[in-house]
Amino acid sequence: MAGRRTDTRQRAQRVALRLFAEYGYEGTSLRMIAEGLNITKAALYYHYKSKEEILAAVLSDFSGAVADLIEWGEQQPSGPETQRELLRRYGELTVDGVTAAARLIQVNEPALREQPLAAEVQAQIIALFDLLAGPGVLTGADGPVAALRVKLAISALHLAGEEAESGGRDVMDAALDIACGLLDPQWAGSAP
Amino acid sequence: MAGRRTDTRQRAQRVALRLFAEYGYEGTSLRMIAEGLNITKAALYYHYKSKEEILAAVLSDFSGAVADLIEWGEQQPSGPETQRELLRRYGELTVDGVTAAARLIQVNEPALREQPLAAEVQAQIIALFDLLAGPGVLTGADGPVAALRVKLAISALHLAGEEAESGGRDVMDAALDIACGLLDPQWAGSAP
DNA sequence: GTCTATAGAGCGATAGAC
DNA sequence: GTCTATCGCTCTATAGAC
Repeated sequence: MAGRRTDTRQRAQRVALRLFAEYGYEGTSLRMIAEGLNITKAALYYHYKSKEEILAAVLSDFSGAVADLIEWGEQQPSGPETQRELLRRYGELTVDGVTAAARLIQVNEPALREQPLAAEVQAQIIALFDLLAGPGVLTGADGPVAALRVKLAISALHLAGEEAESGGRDVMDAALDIACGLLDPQWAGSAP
Repeated sequence: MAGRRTDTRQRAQRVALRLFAEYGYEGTSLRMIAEGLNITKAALYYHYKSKEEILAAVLSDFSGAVADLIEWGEQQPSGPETQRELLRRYGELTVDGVTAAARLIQVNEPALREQPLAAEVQAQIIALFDLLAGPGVLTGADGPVAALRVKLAISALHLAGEEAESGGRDVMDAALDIACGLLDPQWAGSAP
């Protein structure tokens, strides 16, 4: 890909991400994506061989970002500080515009069910969960409840990320506190 | 509607709800709904004048259930017990199969953006939020953060509801504890 | 209340010119 | 790298028989 003359692919991914997030995968047509790029939909087929490949490329971007995050996390000593920093960086991701991909995945959007790449992405999410709450959260004895806590922690960052895009960034800080609290084993769920 | 000979409408709503939840509104065709009822899609047009009207009917079911819940809540003394019972009953709703509609709404599914009924449903969700966390949560000074907490509390019940459908009902109890904790002003978000 | 048949539009995708 | 034109398909929705 080095030495390419145009940035159409890159722009297409940005446009597609935004549209997929707003209208869903099935609700987004190639015409809509093409119009956002001021080209025709036929031209899109020079860059991608199918609509599904566009989705795959978008997912791949997200996958890469999370993979980097996990790699960083694995090299840190495990502890509350690393946990918090992992969540903070993940939150930054969602603010930076990867929110949409994250939303696509977290909501378990139907389009992803048949997507080969989805398995890889899901594996990475699980790896992130393991990093956040110890290996085997999703399969352990109190797995369902532990998993619920991690999912909620991630949800907090996603919801705050959407909010933060239209103003107040301090919601993100509050969300980070809530997320850490949800993963804190000392706080069992009921009030002190 | 009293005295109707068949229950096709009722069955159609059940089938549509399940399909909308699994494949999304745009990803669900009338053919799919019709096949689930063992009739042809043309026959659906005897009961509904458009696909959107099917969605409206499904939303209306959900809306009615939440309206009943709110009416009950408003007649109770406000306090932690009522709050908890509100959340518990809402959780029961999502287990009973209204999950899908709830998911549709909470995820802000694109199909709902242009749906007239969506405004009404959204207003009811806001009313529920007010009941849960005091009037004006969504517009107050620390509105964004308070709103985030309520959204997460609801999310906990939705996520647990999906889990509970395939076995372990005690996840629901744990989710209820977490939801109450999230709405507890004493617990500010950070660990003790 | 359900059927067959079909209209009319939009979709994803391809062919081939420039 | 982008275009016009078009194919084949599925979709929502309607008309009219039973």
